[in-house]
Amino acid sequence: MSTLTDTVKKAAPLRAAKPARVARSLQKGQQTRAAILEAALGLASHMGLEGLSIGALADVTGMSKSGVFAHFGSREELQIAVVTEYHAKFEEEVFFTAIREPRGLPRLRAMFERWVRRVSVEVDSGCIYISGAVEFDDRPGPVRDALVGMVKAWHDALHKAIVLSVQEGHLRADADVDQIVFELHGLILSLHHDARFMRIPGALSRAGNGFERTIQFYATPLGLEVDRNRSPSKTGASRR
Amino acid sequence: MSTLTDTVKKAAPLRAAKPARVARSLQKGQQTRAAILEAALGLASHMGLEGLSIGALADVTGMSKSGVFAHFGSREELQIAVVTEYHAKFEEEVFFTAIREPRGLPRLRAMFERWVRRVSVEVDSGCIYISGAVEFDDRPGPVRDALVGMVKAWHDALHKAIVLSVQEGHLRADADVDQIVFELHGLILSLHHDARFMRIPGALSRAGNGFERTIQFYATPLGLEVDRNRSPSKTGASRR
DNA sequence: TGCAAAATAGAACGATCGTTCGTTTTATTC
DNA sequence: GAATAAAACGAACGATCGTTCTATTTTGCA
Repeated sequence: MSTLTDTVKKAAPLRAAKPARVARSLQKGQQTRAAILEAALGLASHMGLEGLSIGALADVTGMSKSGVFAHFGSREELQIAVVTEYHAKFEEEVFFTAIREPRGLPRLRAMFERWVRRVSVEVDSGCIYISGAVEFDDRPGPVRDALVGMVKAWHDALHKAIVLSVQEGHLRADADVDQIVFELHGLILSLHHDARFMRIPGALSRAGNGFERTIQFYATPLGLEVDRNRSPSKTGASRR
Repeated sequence: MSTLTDTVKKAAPLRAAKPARVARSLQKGQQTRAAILEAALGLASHMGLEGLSIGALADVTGMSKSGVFAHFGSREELQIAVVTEYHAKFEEEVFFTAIREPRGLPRLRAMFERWVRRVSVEVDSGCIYISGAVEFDDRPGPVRDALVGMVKAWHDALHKAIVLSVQEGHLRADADVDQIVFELHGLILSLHHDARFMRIPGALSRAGNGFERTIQFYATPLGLEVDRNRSPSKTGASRR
C-alpha cells in the first residue's frame, strides 16, 4: 500500500510550489487561491485546459483579471495548478479509497468502479486527464509533462494492483499485465466518449460489463474450462 | 454492402454544399478551396478543430486571411468543412476498402485494422473524430452535430459488420453487439491515447491483441471449452 | 491602534482572433 | 481582345487574450 502511494507521489511530485510559509499565518491568500482553483477546475472540466481563460475565471469568481492572475504568475502555471489539483482529487477519491479494499481482485475492482464514477457521473463533468491528453498530445511543455506524469502514476498503480491480483491467484499467472491496463483504460475512454460526447445512456453499464468480461477472461486458468455457470471471480460477490 | 454504405451516407449527408455549378466551368475557386482544406486538415490534426485559426491557415497556404475566409464564410463552416473532408477520407480509406472483404470476421477484422492504421500511424497525426469528441462534448452547435452524426454512422457500420459475423457463425449468437462495438472503440481510443499522448511504443500491437482476444471471447460457443492450445494472450497469430 | 506587507483593483499594452468592406487582380465568356 | 464575373488582397473593426504596472484596499501582527 505504501508502495503504491509512493509511486503516485514520486511520479507526480509537483505539489508544494509554495514553501509552506514559515509562520503559517496569512491564510487569506491561500484561501482565495483555493477558491479560484476550485472555479478553474469546474471551468476546465467544461472548456478544457486550453479553453480556460483568466478573464472568464475572473468573471466567475467576481474578481479582477489581475487579481486572479497574481495568484499564479502565468496562465501556464494556472493550468499546472489545475492539473495538480485534479490529480489530488483523483488520488483521494479513487486511489486512496480503493486501496483500503483487500489486495487482489477486490481492490482492482474498486479502483475501476471509482474510476468509472469519476469519469462519467461525478460532479459537473469531464475528466481532465482525458481532455488534457487530447489537447496536449502535440503540445510540448510543462503542462503536458505534468499530465503525462500523473497518468503514468495511475497506470503504475493499476499495474501493481493487477500484479497483486495475479499473486493472490485471482488472475492467471501468464496474464499480460500491461495489456490488461491497456484494455481497462480503453473501457474508461470508451465510456467517456459514449456518455459525454454521444450521450448514449447505456454506456455506464457497458464499462462494467467490459470489466467483468475482461477479468473473466484473464482469470480463467490455462487449459481449464471456463465456468459459465457463475461469476468467475470468487470475490465477485461485491457488485452486480 | 450497399446497406452499409447507405447508412453512412444517410447519417452524414453534409457533402454537397455547393450545387455542383450548372456549367462545371469555373474550377479555380474549388481548386484553391480544396488546397486550403487540405492544409486545414493537417493543421486541425495537430492543433484540434478549436486550435484551427484562419490566420495560421493563411500563413500556411500563402494567402491573405480574407482570401481564405471568403471560401468558407465563417470559421464554423470551415470547421464543418474540415470534419466533412476528414469523414470522406475515413470512409474511403477505412470503410470502402474493408467492405471488399468477405462478410463476417474477415471484413470486421479489416475494418479494425484499417481503423488502427488511420488512428496511429497514418499521415501526420491525430484522429479528428477523437479530438473533436473531446473538444465538442460540451459545445453544442452544428460542428458537434456533424461530428456526432459521422461517428454514429461509423458505429452503425461496425454494428452491421458484427451482426453479419454472427450470421456467418463467426461469433456467438448471443453476443451483445453494442457491447462489442463499445469495447472495440475502447481499444482504438486507448491506442490513440497511449501512442500519441504517452508515446508508448507497444500500443499498436496492444490494440491488435485486444481485438483478437475480444473476438476469441465472443467466438466461443456457450458451454463449450475454449481452445487453449494456442495461447490466448499472445498475438494469436492474428493474420488470418 | 498603527504599520508593513500582502492582496486586489484598474487601466493600459501588444498580439491575435474572426469578420467586414472596398479595391484590385485574375479568370472565364462573349 | 473587351466585357463580366469570380477570386484574392489589404486595411481596418471590435473583442478578447495574457501580461505589466501602478495605485488602492485589506490583512495580520506589533
